[in-house]
Amino acid sequence: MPARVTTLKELAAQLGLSITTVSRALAGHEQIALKTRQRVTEAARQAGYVPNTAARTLVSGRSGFVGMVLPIRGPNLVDSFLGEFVTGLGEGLVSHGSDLILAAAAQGQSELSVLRHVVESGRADGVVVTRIAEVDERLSYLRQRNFPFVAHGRLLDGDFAYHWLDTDGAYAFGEAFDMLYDLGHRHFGLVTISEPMTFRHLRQDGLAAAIARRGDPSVRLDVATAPRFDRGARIQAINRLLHVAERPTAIVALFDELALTVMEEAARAGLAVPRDLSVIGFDNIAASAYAPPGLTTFDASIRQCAREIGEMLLTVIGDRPAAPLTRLVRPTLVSRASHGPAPTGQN
Amino acid sequence: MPARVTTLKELAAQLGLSITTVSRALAGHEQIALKTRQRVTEAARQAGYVPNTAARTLVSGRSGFVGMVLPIRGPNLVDSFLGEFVTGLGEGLVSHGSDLILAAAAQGQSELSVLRHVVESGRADGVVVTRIAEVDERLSYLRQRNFPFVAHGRLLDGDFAYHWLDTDGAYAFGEAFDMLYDLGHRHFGLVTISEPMTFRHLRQDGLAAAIARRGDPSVRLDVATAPRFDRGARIQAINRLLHVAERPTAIVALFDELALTVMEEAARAGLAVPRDLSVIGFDNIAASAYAPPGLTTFDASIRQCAREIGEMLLTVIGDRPAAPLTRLVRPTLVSRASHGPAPTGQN
DNA sequence: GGCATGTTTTAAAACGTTTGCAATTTAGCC
DNA sequence: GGCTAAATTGCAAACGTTTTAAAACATGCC
Repeated sequence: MPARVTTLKELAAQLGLSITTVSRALAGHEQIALKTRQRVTEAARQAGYVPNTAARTLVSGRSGFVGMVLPIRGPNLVDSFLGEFVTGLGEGLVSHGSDLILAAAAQGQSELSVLRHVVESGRADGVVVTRIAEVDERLSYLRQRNFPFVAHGRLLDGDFAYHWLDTDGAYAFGEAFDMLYDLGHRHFGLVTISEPMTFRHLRQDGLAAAIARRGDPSVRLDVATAPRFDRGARIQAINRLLHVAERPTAIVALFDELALTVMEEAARAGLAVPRDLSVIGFDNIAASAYAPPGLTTFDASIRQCAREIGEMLLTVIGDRPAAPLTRLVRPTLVSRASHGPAPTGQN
Repeated sequence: MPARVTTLKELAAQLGLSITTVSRALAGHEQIALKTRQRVTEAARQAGYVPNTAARTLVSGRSGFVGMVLPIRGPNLVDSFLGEFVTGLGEGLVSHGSDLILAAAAQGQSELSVLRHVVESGRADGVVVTRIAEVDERLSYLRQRNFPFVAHGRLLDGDFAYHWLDTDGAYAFGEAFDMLYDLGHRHFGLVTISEPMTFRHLRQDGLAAAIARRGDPSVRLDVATAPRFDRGARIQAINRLLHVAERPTAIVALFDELALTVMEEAARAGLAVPRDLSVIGFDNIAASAYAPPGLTTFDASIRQCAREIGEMLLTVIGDRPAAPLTRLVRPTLVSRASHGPAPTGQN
């Protein structure tokens, strides 16, 4: 069995002091004589004393943990920036000495029930919720419990206030449109998903708004919708966009995975990117840099965002701010080689 | 503040029973009358009772958590399969109701000190250690503490027994050699790293062993070593391999990131892959499928391995097996288009 | 030396759970 | 009905910490 860990009682006995005094001395309370504090601190250092988390949590009601439910998708599919996200979150939490709890859902178990368990077992002082759905029962639950959380993403209707950080997808898609419009494109395609996630609306609305702002009636937008995780259906939807008499000259994809598929299908159809077709994605996943000719996309700096989310959550846990903390982060354009001037002539 | 959570005391009061009885009933002890057990279970369900983790940990000495120190690298660099790894780990743990704790190291804090803290604060019942270094103080520490852990990777010298799971890099690199040899290659390059990680030796030794097995004195191997995270130095090292009078016809890279750089540099040097140069990597990161012409590599099925590591660790925590649990996983070849017959003629 | 005042230390309760042991209730039997 | 044995339930301690309230000690002053 593991070597015994030093406890406050042992330390106190060794020093000939009471547990109370040792506890206070380590906490740096002024009321303990300076000499005693130093003596205790030194002894604790030497004994390698580390306070027991469970005991501390029990009495203080604070665990020092932040929870998150692991997004488990298909058997072979993993959220492409989960690694970046947890890294950033960890970085954001460590400054205040908090750690991250990752809870997975068992087969057939709902993400909500895992969340409930994390919250109600007192494992965490707050949670992070990602990938916000149009109707998101996790948020309703957390609100009803009045439990501290920060969402990565937003609900569409502002029917209740909460703390969130989101990437400004609307802005990015507007930018994409403006850039492509200025390059002469008038016929656009949008590849989106059928899953009820809020970000698809935010991005699509951003695109629509940019089109409206321009006020050019000759602009046309075709939308293809595919289920998110069905590669076959995705390819079909994309080809429905590509193989029509009047094909868009520029396709904006909801995120990079879709954009990469668009480029693959374009290549298969004998279309050269960007000569015949411009493609723009969103997320800047690692593969986008390598997929020829290099996907133009938007970087959402997930790691940095996750770090901020961690810091926000610690503020929420500590201060319980009345007004919602919100933060909209502008993604930055990563201009590679998949976009260019609209083709002229016979198209 | 958060809505109050139901406690055992409340439940007991509500049922007119003692805390002891309620606790036992929920634990399913036979000594409690069946009727009582059912009554208690139903009441608990209705009240949404979830036992407090801290209290349970305190008395039982088991936290139900497994710890891991977040590998934080450069400011922009994240372990490329961290997401897969934690997902797999979560899947492996959830079957026994354990969760994962991810602890980050603060700026300038050593990974070892974070590990110590995780262990000594009683946060976790066991830990996972990844990326084993040639001299790894984390393993020495854990052994000395006799704390349950499973390593992803191996030490080179078997000076002490411990539980590990490793990908059989030696096997993969032997396979790569055999395949390339059979395609006519005789002059090989190996791109490796200068960081003292054990896996570089295991893989390189696997390659050397395969060469020795073949017993062909005409086989030649050039080795280029680069620091892992310095892109400039990496490129230089690779070019030292490419720009010599007698250039290797096949390059094996320690892992995909290096292989992708090799392909980029080859392209820049006007070499066609695989016509002029065959390249083989290891890891099968996402970008490898997209980088033209498609990198031939080995898939280590990280997620599955991590799941097994999670299961192993739970066994270790529960049973404290005397004999070390070890598992060597064969990576599978992912044959894409970056390797081919050795060029003939003027080379 | 006694008293007020300020400084330093400690006893004890509390957090929510599990568990060894004892107490109570019930059932079985003569 | 009383006794024993079995079944069922409860008391109280323990886990390691923080914190309230109070005790002990030192100091300064008359």
